[in-house]
Amino acid sequence: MQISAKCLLGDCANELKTLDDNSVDLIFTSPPYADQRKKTYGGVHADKYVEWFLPISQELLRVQKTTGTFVLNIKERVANGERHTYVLELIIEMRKQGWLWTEEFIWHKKNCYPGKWPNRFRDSWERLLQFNKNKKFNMHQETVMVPMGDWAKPRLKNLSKTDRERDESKAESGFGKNVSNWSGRDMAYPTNVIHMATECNNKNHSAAFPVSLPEWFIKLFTIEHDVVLDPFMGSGATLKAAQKLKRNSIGVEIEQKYYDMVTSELSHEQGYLF
Amino acid sequence: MQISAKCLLGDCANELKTLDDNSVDLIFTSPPYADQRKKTYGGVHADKYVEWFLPISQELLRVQKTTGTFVLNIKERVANGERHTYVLELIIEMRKQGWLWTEEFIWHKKNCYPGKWPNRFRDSWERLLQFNKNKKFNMHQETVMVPMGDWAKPRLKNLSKTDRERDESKAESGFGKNVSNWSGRDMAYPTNVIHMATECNNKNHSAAFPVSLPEWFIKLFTIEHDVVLDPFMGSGATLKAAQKLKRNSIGVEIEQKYYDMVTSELSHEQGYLF
DNA sequence: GTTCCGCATGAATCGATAG
DNA sequence: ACTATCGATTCATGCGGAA
Repeated sequence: MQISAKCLLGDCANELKTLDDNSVDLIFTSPPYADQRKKTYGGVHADKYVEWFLPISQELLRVQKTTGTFVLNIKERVANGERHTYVLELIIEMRKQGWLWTEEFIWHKKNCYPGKWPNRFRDSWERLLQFNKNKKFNMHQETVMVPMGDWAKPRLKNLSKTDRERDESKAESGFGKNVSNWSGRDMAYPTNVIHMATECNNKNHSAAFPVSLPEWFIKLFTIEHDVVLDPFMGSGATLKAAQKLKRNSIGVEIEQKYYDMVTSELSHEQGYLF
Repeated sequence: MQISAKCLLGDCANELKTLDDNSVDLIFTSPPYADQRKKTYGGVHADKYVEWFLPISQELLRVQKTTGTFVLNIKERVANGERHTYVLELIIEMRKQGWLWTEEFIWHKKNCYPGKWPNRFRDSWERLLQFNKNKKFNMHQETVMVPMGDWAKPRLKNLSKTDRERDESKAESGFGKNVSNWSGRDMAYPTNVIHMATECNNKNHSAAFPVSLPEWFIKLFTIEHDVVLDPFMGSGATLKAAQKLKRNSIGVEIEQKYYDMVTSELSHEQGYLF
């Protein structure tokens, strides 16, 4: 069966309305952070952030299946020497919409932004908020198991590319072939802290997060041919991960530049573009 | 000069009233977790947690110096399949009291509790919420510096000419670098993610956190002879860390058992007990 | 091929200065 | 007084070219 990757150009507050009720298995997105990225996106003021996001999360609630999951990558900025509270308020307001706040994962960024300030250290983590519509949802924990030694190692070094490939093949072979050989000794379930470096080397298209981040959640919360949605597509990391893992995907992007870039990149791949 | 360690037996909501205004440099504590079940040890119902804590944080605001810091170690429980929102609400309410929410550190517990659930992974992190009374507060960043990563050695061995002068970033991030500033340096400032294992060598008592955790914050936010307060003393990790680092300390504990244990342990040390 | 090494880059934040 | 702009600060990564 063919896998499709559909890109929509426009404001997701409008574009999401064209999607059917209960049609999406996983929403993975990283909305523009308040007042950050002003040059690329509109830049939403921190004090207006919740107000701006709630109509969007309302639509997301509608399009997501009851067995589905919504993973929101977000981090509050500092304003007047304090962490702003809009993310906390957003969680509270989304629960009033009907979302269940199932879990908060931590993305630990080992290569975080440098800098020195008199009153704080560098910020090396972001929130990955997991929301669901129902206490029962699809979760495939075996797909993201990690080699035992990996998390047991005292040194939490990010794996190089070759290391990562080795680990992935190890994991895949473990479940493709003879599960009894592994018997839970060499592999362990991960925790809710995810260690990943940001990819900051790409000149044309710098993504907010590495492809391996959506990949992890797509493996965890969907199976092949499921539908993955990213309402703030950006450079398309979520769609690329979905396509690689044979999931159907939908992305919404407001900037023509990013839309063109992602559609041309994906068209070189196997998928259909609409 | 002698260092004192003072223990108070009783409910901190009352005992804190005996302390002077603006007398404490650092408050480090881990209050009892909320519990769904009634009448277990110190159990406070999750839905009543904020209401229960606010009078205490009000007193803490009074006793803390304006240059001081309050570090609150806390993590919300899971209730009905969801993360409860009392910690989020607590932050919002404490700001209304006058606290500034300066930062949220993550304590990554490397050897977290084992276990497996159908809908979530092991919880391996806790919040360390930093509150202040003022935008200006004491912070001694040099005391907690960490070794630079392995990348530094090859990287800084020979510097190119762009390394020797300020090199403006192209991406309009406003970030320029002068790599030569780093040469001859083997220590870097840490981030806001703290990796520490929990102590599992509990003899009589299981501590909520390892001694090295308060130690880190005591070094960071106080100097010798400053005053450290833990209103939920428990097994006394904060006081032990303070004494080791030659800070005066005050602990409040409601349970006779813990009070006796800590006072007898500390009496073997250098400090005076009142 | 393999290892080594140079180098651009990134959801940042503060204090001072200017409008 | 309040907001906008600007300069200063400083890690870790993966790519690509060199050894």
